[in-house]
Order: sequence, then structure tokens, then C-alpha cells
Amino acid sequence: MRVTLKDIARETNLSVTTVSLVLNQKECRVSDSTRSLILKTAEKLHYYPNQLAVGLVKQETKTIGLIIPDISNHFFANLALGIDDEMLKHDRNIILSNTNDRPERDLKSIQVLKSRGVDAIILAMASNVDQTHIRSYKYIIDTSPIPIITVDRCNPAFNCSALKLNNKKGAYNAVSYLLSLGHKNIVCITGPANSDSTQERLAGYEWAYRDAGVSLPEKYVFHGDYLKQSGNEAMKQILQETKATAVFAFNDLMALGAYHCLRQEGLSIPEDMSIVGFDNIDFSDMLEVPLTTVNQPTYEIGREAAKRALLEITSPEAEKQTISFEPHLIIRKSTAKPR
Amino acid sequence: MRVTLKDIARETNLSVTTVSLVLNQKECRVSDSTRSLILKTAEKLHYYPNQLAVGLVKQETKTIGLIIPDISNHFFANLALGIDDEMLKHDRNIILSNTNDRPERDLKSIQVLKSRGVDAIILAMASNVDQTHIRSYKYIIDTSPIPIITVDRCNPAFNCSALKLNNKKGAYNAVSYLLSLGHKNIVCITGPANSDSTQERLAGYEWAYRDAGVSLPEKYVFHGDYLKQSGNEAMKQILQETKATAVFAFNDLMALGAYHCLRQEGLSIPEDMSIVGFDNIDFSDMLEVPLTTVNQPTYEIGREAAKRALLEITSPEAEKQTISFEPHLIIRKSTAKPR
DNA sequence: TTGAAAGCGCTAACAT
DNA sequence: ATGTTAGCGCTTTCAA
Repeated sequence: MRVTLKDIARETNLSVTTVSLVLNQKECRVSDSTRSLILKTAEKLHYYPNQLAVGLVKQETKTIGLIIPDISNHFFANLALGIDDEMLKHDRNIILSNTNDRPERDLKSIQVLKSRGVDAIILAMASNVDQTHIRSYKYIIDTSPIPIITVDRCNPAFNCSALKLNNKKGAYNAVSYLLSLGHKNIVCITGPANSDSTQERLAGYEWAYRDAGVSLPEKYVFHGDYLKQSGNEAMKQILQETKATAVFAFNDLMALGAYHCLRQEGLSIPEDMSIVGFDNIDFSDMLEVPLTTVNQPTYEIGREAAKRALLEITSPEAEKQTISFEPHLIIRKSTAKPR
Repeated sequence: MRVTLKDIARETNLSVTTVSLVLNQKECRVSDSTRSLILKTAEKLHYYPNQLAVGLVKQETKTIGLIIPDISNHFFANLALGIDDEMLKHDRNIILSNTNDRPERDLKSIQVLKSRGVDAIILAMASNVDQTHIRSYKYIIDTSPIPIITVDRCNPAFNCSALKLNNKKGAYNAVSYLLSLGHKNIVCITGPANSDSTQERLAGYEWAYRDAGVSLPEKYVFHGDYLKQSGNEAMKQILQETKATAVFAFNDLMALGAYHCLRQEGLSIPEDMSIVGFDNIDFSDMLEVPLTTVNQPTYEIGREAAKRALLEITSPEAEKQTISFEPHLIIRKSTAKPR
């Protein structure tokens, strides 16, 4: 923080007020000569405003907080990019906070970001929350003086806007497709059991079976944690314990883990096993066998979340809104009729 | 910004000074009873400090700026994660700025972040800079009142610390390996022509040939832009214009594009063409043919960059330092003897 | 052991 | 057309 308004005021023999007025384009009542003098001096001195001071008096910092589990995850990286691109248009910056999927860090981060005066927070909650956490989240969100927008992971009990994929529909589409190919024994590799997305995708799975009039397999739920390794391990278990002909992984990363396991076991996709993923990350069409998956318009969700945050900043009275994005099944080479 | 020190002072009938003293652990000269009263009241009122105000008076915000071309790129995402993890340990936050690889946005972002009072900036420059840009960067960096640390992309003329992979050595390793397999006609898919990393890797390529006493192919430079599509297009050109038996792509993304092209053409890796990449992104070992590539310890570079920034914040007089990370060739299945 | 006062850099009513 | 003043929330001498 080098040059201040005061420096310019001294240099030009004018008051700080006048300088402030001019530099903020509120120049209506300032003579052209002084205005250009100020502008010139500011330029010469390389002046730029101290946004801390501005934020302090205006009670608005033009920053927004972004809390996500892990920026190195493609999903969240694209989300962040969408948000940042939109924010850039509005001269806002984002303060990033990775939580490593830990609920306590979500909670802590909300506090820290408020401390930093962010005008809004966009939150992708940790996936492994228990009831105690939920209560904390709910209290913090419901009483928050600034808008908190949840994305991807959310809870209907919270009084906040939420943007998310229609998970149930996505799972429904995926499983319906597998059923239509003739698979009867389709198993799932889920995310953490208590996460909403897991619950919703499971519901979509069951809905598809019901809708097709096919009876559910005896055991079809295998728990993962959205990381690659868990997909690998779940797949091993599936091979041992079931006669499944198709696997619906609740994200692409775990589908990748499943690929890995199948390759290790010398099995082929889709001949020995059909696989469907969820997310459509960059690489899912670059695999040995391009992955059939449910597309999630992540970048777009980020942009919309940003827009929503902006809206709620300017209109705090706006009704909280749940915005649903429609999924789209992308059929590639990892799925075929069972043999 | 709800509750302030003043509120606590009023509630406890003490002065703002005392409250501040206690809440900042500078409690040496405060009686135990008042101290616990203050602590209790702060708790009750859900007080948390306004960091804008703190930053304003302390001239330090405990934030650092991160400027990168694109957070959705695996390389930068991992870099960001490394930085954020390290910063978290020191109770600092990062303000993120994506530039879409545009030099003007780098320059603008430095300004904006300074305006926001960041204590340091970690900068991964845009790759397509011209001489005019370089001059601007140099001026801004050399005269910056706060430390600016460059990562990955940098320029030796700047007076700032730089962290980067030993690109020349990485390329040398990759090409030496291909030569040792018996390839004579190895071509490159480079990044933007005027980027340092491209120049360095090219130098490493030539060094390897020189070192092996093999004469350089007639044409071996094919320009890409570090994006997948450019790898695809370069590969097409290579197939048309050369008799290359091996391709060294300057990053994995372009190697992926090359894979795609080869698959389209019905050619096999490594039988018809050996491929080596650079970066070792997550997915390079999950491909149809796992990719031989030069590992770049991105997360680690991020952490070290963060440490360096922290050090230069506390010791502004510290000598600027260039920190080099040693590359490591990971041999997988995309390389074999030429046939 | 505690408090008063000044000031960080800026904005905005309210003079003049 | 321009300046005075107060104050955003906090820290930090200095005084009591």
C-alpha cells in the first residue's frame, strides 16, 4: 500500500474529498482543470485504492468466498473456473478454501471468510457429514448475515439457495439405459452413505428398476468415497460377491478405479462388465474404453452459482431458490448388452 | 460484520483497548476475572474480528494472491492445492485469479491483488508473452513492494524468486531414453514458441541428441499450445510430413491429443509410434496405453512456493532465489523400440 | 490493571 | 466548486 489519497491531495493542494470524488467518477461538481490535474497526478504516482479501507467503510469488499472439498478434483476445479469467470465480469475476486472434505473445515472456513468480509459464500459441503454437523451447518447458514449459496452438495433443510444436478434423474437415466440393454444385475458404487447425492442417485437407481418392472438384485450397494481407489476396491468386492454384469459408479473417478481393477483381473469392458460413470470429467472419453457417463455441466453450474450469489448480494430479500440442472447421459463404449 | 469490539466493551463496561488486548492473547497485564469475563462475552456474542480493520492497521492481511492461467488445468489445480494446504497451516488465505493465459490479465491481476492488500503474490505467468509484456512484467515485479514469486513460467531477467522444474533436464531424460531405445527420428510437440519452458525443453531435446552423437532430424519442431486439441493437430501433421517413430509431447494433454489422432488413424502405441509426455497428470497412467512421461511434482512445487512466499514476507531482505525441481522420467507402456 | 487518543485509508454527509 | 468532519473496526502508544 504505497500512495494514498492523501499523497495526491498534498501534491495537488486539494482536499482528500475532492480527490476521492474525482477518482470515483463522482465528478459532477468538480472543475475540469482540477479533475484532469488529479487524474494526471494519480497516474504519475501510480495510485491504486486500498480496498481494505474501501471495504471497511462501504461494508462491502467485492470478494466472495468459495469453499470446496478439493480444487484438484476436476469437478470442483471446473466449478471454480465458472465462478471465477463470472465474478471477473463483475470485478469481484474469490477467496478459495479447500476443506479436504472435512466438515469442521467447512464450518471454520465460513467463519474465516466472514471475518475477511466476503460479500457472499459459495459452499460445496463436505460429503461425510453427520447429524451434529448438519445442525451446525443449519444454524450457521440460517443465521448468516451474508448470502450462502450451496452447490452440488446441499441439504433441503437449510434456508439457502442451492444449485445442483438432478441426481435422481441422472441415475435414473443411467440405470434405465443399462436395463434397456438387457442387464438385470446392476450394482452401484456409491459415494459416502450419508451424502445427499448418494441417497438421490440410489433413489434414481431404484426408480429405474421399478419403472422397468425388474426386481432389484439381492445386493447392489457398494460404498465408495468418490475417490479412485475406492472404486478399485469396490470392484474387487463386486467380482467376489456378485454376478453383476454392469456397474454404475456414482462418479467417474471411481469408475476409473473399477477399470483399473478389471484390467488387473484380465477382464474386458464392456464384454465382461458394462460400466457407467457420473460427472463426465475431461478424461472419460480418453480411456482405453471411453466411458459412458452422466454429464454434469459443472462450469455452467459455477457460473449460475456466481450469478445467484451476485443477485442475493444486491437483493438480500430475494427468495431462496433451488436450481436444478438436468443431467444428460453420454453413451460411449463402456456399455453393451450382457453376454 | 456483526459484533464489534465496541459491543463487547459496552457489554462488559470495559474499554475497547482491554478487550482487544485480551482477545489477542496479549493479556499479560489484565486481571484473570476481567479476562474471563471478556472471553465469555465474546463467545456469547459470537464475536469474530473484522480482518479488514485488522489488515488496515497492521498493514498485513494474511492473504496471498495466486495468479494462474487456468484452475481447471490439472497442473495448476495441484499447484493451487499445494499452496493452499501450506497456507492453511499458517492461517492464511489465497485469493485466486484465473487469467485464461492472457498476459494483460496477469498484469491487471497483480494490480487488483495489491489493491486488496495481499502480502505476497504467487504468479504463474501466461505462456504467450511478447517483449512488450515482458517489459511490463519486469517493471512491475522489480518495483513491487510485496514479494512476487513466480512458478513454472518465469523469466531469468526478473528480480524475483522462481520455482520451476528443470525443464531442460526433463526433456533430456525423455529424449535420451527414446534414443537409447533406438529411435533416431524423434519429433516434438511444443508449447507456445516464445515460452521459456518450450525453449528449455527444446534445448534439452537437442542436448540429448548431441550427447548421444546422433544427428538431428530434418524437421522436429511442431508447435502446440499445451491444449489437447493442438496435440491432435500436430500429430496429424507429423504423420503427413515426417517419418518419425517417436513423439515427445511437451505436456500430457497434448500427448493425449496425439493418442486420439493415432487411434483415429488406426495406428498403435507404441508399435507404430512411441509417445512421451510431460507433467504426469493423474490420468496418464489410466490411458489405453499408460503414458511414459516426465513427472512434475506439482503439489510439492506449490508447497515450496508458499513457503518461499511466507519467508519473503517475513524477511523482505532475503535474497531472491531460483529453486529448481528435478524431473523424473516415469516409464510406462507408450514407449518401445522402433520396429 | 485499565483507558484515552490517535490513526490505518477511505467515503459521505454536511458545510462553505 | 471544494473542504470539514466523522466514522468504518481495529491496534497501539502513552497516560492514569
